[in-house]
Amino acid sequence: MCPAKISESAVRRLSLYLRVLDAFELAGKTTVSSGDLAERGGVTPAQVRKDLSHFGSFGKRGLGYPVSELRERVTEILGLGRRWRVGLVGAGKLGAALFFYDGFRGQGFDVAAIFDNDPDKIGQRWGRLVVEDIESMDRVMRTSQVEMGIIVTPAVSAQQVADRLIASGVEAILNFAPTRLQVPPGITLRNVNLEIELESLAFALTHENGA
Amino acid sequence: MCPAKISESAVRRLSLYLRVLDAFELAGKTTVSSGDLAERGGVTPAQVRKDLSHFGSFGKRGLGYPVSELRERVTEILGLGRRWRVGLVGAGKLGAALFFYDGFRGQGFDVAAIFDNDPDKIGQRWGRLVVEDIESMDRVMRTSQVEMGIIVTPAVSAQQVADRLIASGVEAILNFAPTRLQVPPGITLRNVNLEIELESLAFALTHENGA
DNA sequence: GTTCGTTTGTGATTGATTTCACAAGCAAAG
DNA sequence: CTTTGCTTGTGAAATCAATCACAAACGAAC
Ligand SMILES: NC(=O)c1ccc[n+]([C@@H]2O[C@H](COP(=O)([O-])OP(=O)(O)OC[C@H]3O[C@@H](n4cnc5c(N)ncnc54)[C@H](O)[C@@H]3O)[C@@H](O)[C@H]2O)c1
Ligand SMILES: NC(=O)c1ccc[n+]([C@@H]2O[C@H](COP(=O)([O-])OP(=O)(O)OC[C@H]3O[C@@H](n4cnc5c(N)ncnc54)[C@H](O)[C@@H]3O)[C@@H](O)[C@H]2O)c1
Repeated sequence: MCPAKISESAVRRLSLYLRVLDAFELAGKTTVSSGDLAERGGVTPAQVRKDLSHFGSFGKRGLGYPVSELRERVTEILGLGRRWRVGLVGAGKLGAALFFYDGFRGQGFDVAAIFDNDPDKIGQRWGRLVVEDIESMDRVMRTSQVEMGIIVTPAVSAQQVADRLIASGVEAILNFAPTRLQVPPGITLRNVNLEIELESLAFALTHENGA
Repeated sequence: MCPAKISESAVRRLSLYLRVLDAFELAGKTTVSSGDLAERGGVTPAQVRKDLSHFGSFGKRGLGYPVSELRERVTEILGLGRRWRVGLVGAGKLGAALFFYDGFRGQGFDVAAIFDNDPDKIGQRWGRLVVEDIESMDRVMRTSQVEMGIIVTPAVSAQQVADRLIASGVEAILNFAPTRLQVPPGITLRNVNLEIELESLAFALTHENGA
């Protein structure tokens, strides 16, 4: 009923369902079937039902799921019933794009601190924040109660940045540097590697048989 | 021996091995074992051998794989033995970060055109390129022979941008907009959804039992 | 040339995830 | 109150991916 062992891909699908539910709620629908969710989410109805059933029985047979209530439940399941404080390390091009992106705030994620090690960057005012010296991370992290870290430094610095984040109490890291980070057990790490995405497209184009 | 059906995750691991091979070659090693590759890639030796065996026998028993030759072979397999021309749609914050990032060029990907629909953006000079009107995509795409598209427009425009890209002959799309795109069979689509990444971190932090 | 230590390549096995298929449940209509 | 038409929730089955385990192959040593 509750959480035994949920696969990473099942969690990602929940995020997807949440977005579809938002759209349905906005459109004024009060109930959705697993078929509706599946169609808009690009999965099968059975998959939707199985994913949701891991966390409880939210639907009514013959009717479907109540949109508003299911949205609340999935929000809760994903841990989005609160706001999360994020620390951004690397005040470069990608760091700026992420910081000035509004979408995250809407989902409950607030960038609460920015760090860099370049004297030219340190002290710059970014919106309501000031770029901090990475040397003062420990102090800043504790006062701003940051819980997640995003790494957007060059690959060579990424491991030491990760170590610092962990030392400052961060337990979840999103890494954009194209390098494999080593983290102790208990720390959650996700990598976004755009080079791998492009290479996977190159592979697909190279090996397409039909089409 | 050659390609039957390679799983998406196996392809992504090949990209990983390639990076590890680069490092080994730089370090002057001439041969590597599956164990070496596995350690540096964060997978098991058996996985490495299985992944590679889908495409042929590149190693010598008792010895390992010749670094330089394996690197060439994997490069070839991934379709990276040539350069790829990429079209970027959306000259915004993320588009700029991607365009001015050097890493892609090093892997064989060249941004050959940038498009936007904002009159203020159209005509801007970005490096050696000029931001083009999306209305002239068809013409520009053909003259610059673009093969892949990257979508970094707001979500509401993403589907129509995808349709245009496909109409212009693009068969592979990397989409950063947080929306599920519909593409016909034969078109390869990869999504990068940073909100899902953050939400998956939130889920992990919320449901961590031990630690 | 035989032995020895090592490492590949791969069929068999285990494990995880997805799909199937259907009983159980609900609302609405008669 | 019973029938009808849908849709859920979920074990069982099927599919897909990862791991194991070992024979075959190779170089080096002697
Ligand atoms: N820009 C992109 O589109 C893009 C695409 C794919 C991957 N990436 C990866 O994302 C990362 C950042 O890319 P970018 O384009 O923003 O680079 P960038 O050079 O613009 O920014 C990097 C920033 O990190 C800072 N930095 C360096 N070492 C540091 C340290 N030890 N501690 C704190 N800050 C440090 C630098 O001062 C700089 O401000 C890189 O690893 C890159 O490979 C970027
Ligand atoms: N910036 C980020 O860090 C970030 C993070 C996650 C996701 N995203 C997603 O990436 C996309 C781009 O984000 P951004 O921050 O660069 O936004 P942005 O507003 O800075 O840039 C979007 C650009 O797209 C252009 N555009 C709009 N409609 C268009 C159309 N029909 N054809 C061509 N161009 C069009 C706009 O003129 C603008 O220049 C969005 O979908 C966003 O949700 C961005």
